[in-house]
Amino acid sequence: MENNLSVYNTLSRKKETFEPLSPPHVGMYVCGPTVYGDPHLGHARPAITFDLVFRWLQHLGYKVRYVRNITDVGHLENDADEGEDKIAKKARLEELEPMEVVQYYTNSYHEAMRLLNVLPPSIEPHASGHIIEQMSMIRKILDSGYAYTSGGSVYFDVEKYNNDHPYGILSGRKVEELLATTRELEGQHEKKNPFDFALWKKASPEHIMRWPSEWSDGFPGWHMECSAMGTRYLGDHFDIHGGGMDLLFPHHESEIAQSVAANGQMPVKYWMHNNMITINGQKMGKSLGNAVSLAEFFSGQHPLLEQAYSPMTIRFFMLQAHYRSTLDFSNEALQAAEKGLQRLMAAKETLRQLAPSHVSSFEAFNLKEWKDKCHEAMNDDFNSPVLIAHLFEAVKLINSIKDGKSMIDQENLEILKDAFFTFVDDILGLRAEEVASAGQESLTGKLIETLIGLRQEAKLNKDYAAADQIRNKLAAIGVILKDTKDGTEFFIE
RNA sequence: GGUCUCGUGGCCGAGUGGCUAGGCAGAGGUCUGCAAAACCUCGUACAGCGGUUCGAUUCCGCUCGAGACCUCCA
Repeated sequence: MENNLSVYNTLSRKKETFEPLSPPHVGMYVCGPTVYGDPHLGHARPAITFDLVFRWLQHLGYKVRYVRNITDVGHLENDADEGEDKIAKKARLEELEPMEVVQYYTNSYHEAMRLLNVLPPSIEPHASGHIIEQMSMIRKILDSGYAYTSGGSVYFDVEKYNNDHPYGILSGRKVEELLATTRELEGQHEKKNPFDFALWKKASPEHIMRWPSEWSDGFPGWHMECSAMGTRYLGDHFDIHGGGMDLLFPHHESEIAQSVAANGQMPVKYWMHNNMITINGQKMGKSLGNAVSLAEFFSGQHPLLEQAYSPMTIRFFMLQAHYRSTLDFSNEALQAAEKGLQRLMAAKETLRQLAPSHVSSFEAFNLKEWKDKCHEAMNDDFNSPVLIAHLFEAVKLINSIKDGKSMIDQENLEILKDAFFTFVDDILGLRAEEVASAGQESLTGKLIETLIGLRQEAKLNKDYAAADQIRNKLAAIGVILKDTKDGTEFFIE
């Protein structure tokens, strides 16, 4: 297995050659959604980013165990004493059981992922199902001396940890600076230092989601779940940990501290972070009120949207930018992506039907080199936009062969088909849209075929007025006709 | 305020110390009854000001501008 994969590691701020800890196995953990709201465009970015990573690693022959969690407990509303978690709050508002809320939004997340053609992870653990693992990890941290109890809660002792290990190794922060910049919040009196974070929180009386523990009836702090579940399924030291850049600090920084304190070693070899989606240049976020849900994108029902955008358009739009760049949303950009995707998918269909000639007529375009360039693009820190640029070079070639302006022999056609289908379908995960096609056999299909036949007759009689009338009237009800050299095709908008 | 990132042609978006990214839009052409599609040709972009260099969009400094994190967030 030849391997020239380089991965940008946030820990070193450099691209590094990817060398798994125990090949051919790769362990990858990615922070999943907090299921207390409809999945929005922001959720799609990390899901698609690490789907691409997952697919490429598998393509290279690695046996990947991909763990992506469901956060269904433990995220505090804020870091103060009220300690109300998001799931519980939502449950109270809607008068539902917390787990009913969790199930509802987990389902809608899964449905959105399915539509976006995001492969399911190998394991999708729930935080609420791993309270025991979290408690035992807290116990280990207490035993190692890097945590203290206070008022029924357990806090991580950042200052003490920082004397022995660098706190800030991932995010580049310094404890002294944190001290200067941390805000004075209410209810900090339980902590030794304001930057200490909770490992276990004692639940207030109105708090619904709670578990008994040796410290109090309460719930785990919001960095614990990823540390505990990552360790549980991937071990004390695994290959890749991914997530959004916004999680870099304090979430991932604290995960490192927790793992080092509990297990005595750095938990992760490669930290990968996808960048944010912006909307009008501003970060898209639920709290900013500018988050557009994926369902709204698919239906077009949102004031910011000029039209509906299909799941594959969204996916292609994201893959056209590198995962470490911010990506600015706009109708214009999405419409451009939609058209580009249509051209790519049309070429795929054309390629499927292409017949070989005895010779190839293109010297300048070496298909083996082209295939290698596609491969190199992905090996260069998963550079999907460069891969897509290469694929469009092939689109031109495919179309010119179809038009009879170029010829391709059997051997080259095999190379082209194999590589094009592999990269478009398997790596980028772009598939034909799920459209309710009329089909040749349905009554609708037969009716349209009949009208096409009538129009054909009109054309033969040079009655173009009648021919155009049929085409225009069909277009008015969403049936688009396209004349090709092999006859008339139709598709339904 | 602290830490950090970014500023590329009409829009989106790669990349590089000297050699065409790509997509969308636009202009011209070929093809077609027309339309659509497709193909060909076309834009010499890299915030500003200095510096390093034979040469910088790419390295360094400053200025301006935008954004992220420091607080729940993918």
